Amino acid sequence: MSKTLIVIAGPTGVGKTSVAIKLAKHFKTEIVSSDSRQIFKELTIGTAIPAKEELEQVKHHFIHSHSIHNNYNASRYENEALELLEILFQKYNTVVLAGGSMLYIDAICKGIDTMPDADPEIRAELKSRLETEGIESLRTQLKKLDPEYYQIVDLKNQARIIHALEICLMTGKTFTSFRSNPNKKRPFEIIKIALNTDRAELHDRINRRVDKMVKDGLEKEARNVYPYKYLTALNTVGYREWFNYFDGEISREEAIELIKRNSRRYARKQLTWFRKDETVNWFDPDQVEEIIAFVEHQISEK
RNA sequence: GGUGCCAUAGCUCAGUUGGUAGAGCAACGGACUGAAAAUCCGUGUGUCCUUGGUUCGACUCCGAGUGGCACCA
Repeated sequence: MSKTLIVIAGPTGVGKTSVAIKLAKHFKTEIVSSDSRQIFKELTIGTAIPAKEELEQVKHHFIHSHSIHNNYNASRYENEALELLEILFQKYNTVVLAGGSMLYIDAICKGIDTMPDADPEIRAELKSRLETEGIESLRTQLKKLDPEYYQIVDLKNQARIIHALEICLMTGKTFTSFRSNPNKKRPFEIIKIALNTDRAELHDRINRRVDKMVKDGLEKEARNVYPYKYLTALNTVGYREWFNYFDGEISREEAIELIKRNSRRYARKQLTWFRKDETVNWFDPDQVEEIIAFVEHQISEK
């Protein structure tokens, strides 16, 4: 019998956790998280990790498994999660992958190219050059080091330019030479489910969830990691707004409003990404029975 | 009950000496392979309250109505 990975994707706050748990219980299996922030043990309230009771019902992986103090990225996740899936599939015919980090889901389902991790020193140097010399200087260097990528890169997107440059500088090769646009074959079938509900309802859920986070002590949680605010892992909705408040730049009320707004925008961005994926099957978060029936039908056809 | 002021985008408000309108915020669409809850790009979405009148033409001027606010009773 072939192995099947059931992916539960969708915008933040739509209700992925609950659906994933019901599916995992139905298929008597475990859940692998594909959430790039729930992975950090220092973050609990602001990342809306599953509740204690939920975690007790079904075994979860990649929740609180890493630290914000160690750099993490989609490639590491690809390697670690695939390794884990290999083990889980020895035990189960289906495994549930649940989470909203678009690139992490793609890393599992399609794979991303192999290239070295960015050297923190080189990145820091490029960033400071961006400050002092401006983006044009970085563009000019990229044009010289990798003219092919220069043609296609978004020249206004500093993150992309910096990343391409750091790979060029570290390896002495072009960034393009690492880009093969892989569609890696996986030793399991993939069924992708994405959850969505009407926009007003989604916004309402997000707003209410943020209010609950604040009530549950999000401010204190943010205060605890405030000393490390420069870490990439903390450049995150629900934390950086508090840091701005702690720095005296905005009021507490503004911080909370901004967390809501930025969460809404993040949800929209996720929807844009998932919409583009033609392999996605859309459901309402209430349609658990339908999802189970759909998945079973898909499995039986394979 | 009387008088005055107001009514324009989802919200707060500009504006048009009469030629069907624009800011901020919110919202919406898109890009994306080691920062991805990141990073970047794009888009006004409108019965200018309703209804008569004047006018070649009314969102703008005039009358009436409706709703809101203020003051006087």
